[in-house]
Amino acid sequence: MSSLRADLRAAVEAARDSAEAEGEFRRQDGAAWPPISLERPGRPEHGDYATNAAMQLAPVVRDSPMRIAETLKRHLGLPPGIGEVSIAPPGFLNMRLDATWVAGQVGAILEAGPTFGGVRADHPRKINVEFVSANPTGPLTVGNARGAFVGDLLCRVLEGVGHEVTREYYFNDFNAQVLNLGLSVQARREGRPVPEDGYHGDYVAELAAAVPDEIWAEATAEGADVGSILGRWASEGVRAGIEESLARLGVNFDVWTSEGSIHEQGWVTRAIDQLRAAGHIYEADGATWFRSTAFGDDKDRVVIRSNGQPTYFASDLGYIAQKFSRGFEELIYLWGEDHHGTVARNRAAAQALGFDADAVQWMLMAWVRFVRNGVEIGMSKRSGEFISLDELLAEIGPDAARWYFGSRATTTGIDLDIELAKKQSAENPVYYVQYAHARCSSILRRAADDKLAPDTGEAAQLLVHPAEQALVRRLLAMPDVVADAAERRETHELTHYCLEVAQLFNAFYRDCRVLPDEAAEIPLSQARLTLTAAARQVLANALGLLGISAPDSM
RNA sequence: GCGCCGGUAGCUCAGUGGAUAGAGCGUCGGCCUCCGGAGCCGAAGGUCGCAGGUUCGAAUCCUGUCCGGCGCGCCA
Repeated sequence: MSSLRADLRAAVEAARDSAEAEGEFRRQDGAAWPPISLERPGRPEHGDYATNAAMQLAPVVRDSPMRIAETLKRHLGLPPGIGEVSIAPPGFLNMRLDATWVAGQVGAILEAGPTFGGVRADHPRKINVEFVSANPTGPLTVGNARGAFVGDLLCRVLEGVGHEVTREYYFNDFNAQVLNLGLSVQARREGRPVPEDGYHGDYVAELAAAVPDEIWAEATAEGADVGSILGRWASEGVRAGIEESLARLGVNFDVWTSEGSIHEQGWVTRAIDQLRAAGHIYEADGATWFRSTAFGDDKDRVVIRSNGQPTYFASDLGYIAQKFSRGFEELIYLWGEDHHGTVARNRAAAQALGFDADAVQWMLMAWVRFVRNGVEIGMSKRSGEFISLDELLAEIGPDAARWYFGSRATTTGIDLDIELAKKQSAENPVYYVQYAHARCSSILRRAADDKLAPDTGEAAQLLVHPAEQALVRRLLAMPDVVADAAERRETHELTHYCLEVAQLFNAFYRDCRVLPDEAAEIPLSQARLTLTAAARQVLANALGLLGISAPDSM
């Protein structure tokens, strides 16, 4: 499926080149052409698409925007679908779709079916997206919810434009936190108070009660490392619980990678050896350092502590190499913004290890502050004071939760009043969109009862009503919305698009009677049924990308 | 102190340097002879934190400043 906007951009570029070839545009020496941008004007009288190319070109060809616009218009070979091009001061080129062409596209949407809205990426890539990656020392909190939803949504959108995506969860299975978890379980089991820096949540008591006899015997044997043994057992149980929670959200990871496995498979030592051979490693103060400042970091980083233990960052080194070895062309890390301080050293590592740093992207998600009745709720697994993801879901449901987190830019901090969220979940716009979808389904059901079916043929030409036209035009924009989301790695525009389509459908429903009152209305009715089916398809596809259900009745 | 991210309607948030700054929720006022009223129509509500600058044009870019979040470990 091609994108109309991409075709228009190409047409404007061609007009520019044609004008230059005929000597009407004379570029300043060595000046590059500015990129052509196409936008959707805010006002209907400005058409369906507009470009500011003439203004952008003005300093390059040294002419007035209005004259440049005239020249561009003269050279413009329009793709099918554009009915009219006009010029507006100070030099906008406004393009309007041809109504007949628009009406005819409804059939094309239906024929594309579930694939409508996807655009084939210019270069499909094998992409690894790592997200959530919360350490398995306690259940997922609502704080982890954003990462889970946003990460999964990003994956769906990348898949939607043809990339091959692997969802990956990275977890820690042998550090001090896991040890503390083990000691906390032990304390609970023995009826002693949990250590000060241990884990105090109720789930620890549940774990303690569930320790199998053979594990307990092994852990408490003479000379055994109680904390490690219990910690490993407990963290695997917690990890499995996390996997179940995520599955309930519809977030399913393809690969679970433990930090321990990266070490066991030798990735860390090999990476450090490679860096040493390249001269990026030195010893100081008894520790082993990576000269990350040579690659733009603000200080060098320890990889092996003076006590011989590798740092967490050492694992990062090995993990990057491990990921690339698996054939990924692009790595995306979706991290909480509290990790932004570690981005520079990781980028340095990727470069120093010989990888294309541009092939690795670190996305930082702003924090979610949780508030109950105006008081902030801490999200500390250690103190046991947190709201679990499962609790949130039980209150507001996965569709509303996905919509809530999916409709915000990742850089925007969110203040979520948990009580307000519960109250407002009933008013969540997601239901408005789902309702529109159900309404489409209902109309199509009734039509089928009357032996009426959509007609993608000539009848579609009857769709000339403003409400019909506005709806089709918006439906046709879905490939552009999806392509933008994939390219910018920001997916929240999808929810706005869903709302717009639902609103336009409701306006169409209000103004245009779909089912016929008498036989003479049947051709128009069939055309409107086709539009209804197309709207339903687009809503289903967009909701599908969001991971939200599209009910036929509610 | 230094760095990163924010500050837009009562609230929660959109807004790739463009044309008269938007949506949802909330508030107020209307609409059920009619395909789903979880709907529709209308209204009120804004010094885009503040001050300079760049530009034909700034919520958007630059500088400064105030406020908030986060980060600056041989923690993860």
